Amino acid sequence: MISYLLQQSNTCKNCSLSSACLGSVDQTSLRPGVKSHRIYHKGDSLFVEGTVFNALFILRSGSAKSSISSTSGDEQITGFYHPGDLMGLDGFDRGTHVHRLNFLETSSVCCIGLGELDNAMGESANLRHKLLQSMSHALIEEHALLLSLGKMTSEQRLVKFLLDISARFEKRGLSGKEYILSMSRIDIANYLGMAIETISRLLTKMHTLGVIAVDHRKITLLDGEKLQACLAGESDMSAVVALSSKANRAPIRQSLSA
Amino acid sequence: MISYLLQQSNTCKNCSLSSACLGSVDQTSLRPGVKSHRIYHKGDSLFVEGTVFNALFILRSGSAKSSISSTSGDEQITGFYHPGDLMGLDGFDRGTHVHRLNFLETSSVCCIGLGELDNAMGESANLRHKLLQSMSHALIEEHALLLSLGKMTSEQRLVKFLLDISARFEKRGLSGKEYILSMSRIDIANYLGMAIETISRLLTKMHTLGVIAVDHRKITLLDGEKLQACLAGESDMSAVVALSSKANRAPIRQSLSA
DNA sequence: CGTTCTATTGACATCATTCAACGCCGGTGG
DNA sequence: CCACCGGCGTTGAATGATGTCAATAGAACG
Repeated sequence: MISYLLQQSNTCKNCSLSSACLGSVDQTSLRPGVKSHRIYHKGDSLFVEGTVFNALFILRSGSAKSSISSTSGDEQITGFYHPGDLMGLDGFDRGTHVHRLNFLETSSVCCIGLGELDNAMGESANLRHKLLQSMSHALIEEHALLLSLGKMTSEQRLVKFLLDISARFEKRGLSGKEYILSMSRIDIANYLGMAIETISRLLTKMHTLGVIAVDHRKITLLDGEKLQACLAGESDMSAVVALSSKANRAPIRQSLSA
Repeated sequence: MISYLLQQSNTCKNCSLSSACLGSVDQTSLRPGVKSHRIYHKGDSLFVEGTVFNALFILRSGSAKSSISSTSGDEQITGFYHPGDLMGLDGFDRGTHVHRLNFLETSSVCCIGLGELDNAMGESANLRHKLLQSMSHALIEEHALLLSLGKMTSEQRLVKFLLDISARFEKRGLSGKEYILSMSRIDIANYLGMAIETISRLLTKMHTLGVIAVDHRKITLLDGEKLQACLAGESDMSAVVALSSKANRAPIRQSLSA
């Protein structure tokens, strides 16, 4: 089931055409480096802790998660990947991967050999910039996520998560208002650092309040403004909804809301 | 007070000799690029959100913090910097800095112009690797910190923080067992995402338990093993200490500890 | 069709924040 | 020299959010 090594069966002709691959890295700079793509299935590992780092990967279709195992043995999910995302950047540090990468569903992956990547970087300043940019971007995202874990309530973290997913769907030209989560509640809870019961409670709460609709893994964002308000404001979703309905009445007769 | 622009008064001759600069980046690859260093004082900004990204920086002496301001206006400290650390990597993403960097005390900084860095990268594969490695390392550290924020108790977070600082001091050849914190409790609380009261309480608790000594900003690690045990184990410091004393008595006479 | 994984819901316990008061220290001005 | 003041740090009491334990039900998979 687990495939540590990449098969180099097909040249990746679809890849240089597919818009999915244009996500994080300029494809034209990479074309000589792109050599292979491969299909993985749910639960498969692309690499694990200690796997030799000899290639970068671009996710073409499907979804994946990366995780790191702490000293005490339990795992922490560090990120989710969607088509167009660059995977495997953690390997630059020590030459072996620090993270483990597992697929959440059947997925297709592009492989960029390290040697070719390096050659290309020596020649193309553009590629250098793109790669550094991509890593810098990941770093900033991390910091933002860190901020969210430290300073936000569980509700805000979950809202942020839903909106992040939404933005990533829209970036790919899909609907950001209605989408299917590719990961389980367990994964979400692990990623956000909360109990799955809390996830469940918050989802039903927001569903009840009418700001989102939840049908198993299908999420529908019904009121983007209230979701944003929950992120920006200091109070919780109930307060936002209450405030909003009051604001709707206010323009008619100020004194009523006193 | 605030100095956005770098002064290019002195060539950085000390820098190529100083061991402090050998921290994250191979100095020999950079020597042609290193042009200037400069002194900053407590509270000064090296760059702020939006500052044009035109150089990387290496901290030679002193200390600094980087922070990001959330949409709601309040700030989140994203990292602390010690001599040898590379600063400003966040600028690669958009060409302007996303973070703000402030000094915690009088500090000396090396500046590496972007243009020269790029030229050097085109020539030196070694430099390319070092830079990518440095960023990958930062990314991994972020993920580890993220893990700590999500899954650990406040006590464990604080212990991890103290041990991290300790490790960084030792890496610089200084004592990791006894050091002066360069940041206030307020900054620590902000960084770890907890209330300053909690920081204070936990420090005194651990002081009382005898695993560390706290004298204002001077920290002394008295029992590294217990600190590590607190990180690895699932219980809190009181339990670790209780367990340890029981283990010490046990070999003598089992029945006594009942 | 049953076993297992995933998800929801309730009751309870607990850790951490919040609010509040106070002491310490360094600076500043009378 | 002393009094005042603001920033930092400590400590106590009360509130609240989130995790834990437990029971149940639905979905997925063979």
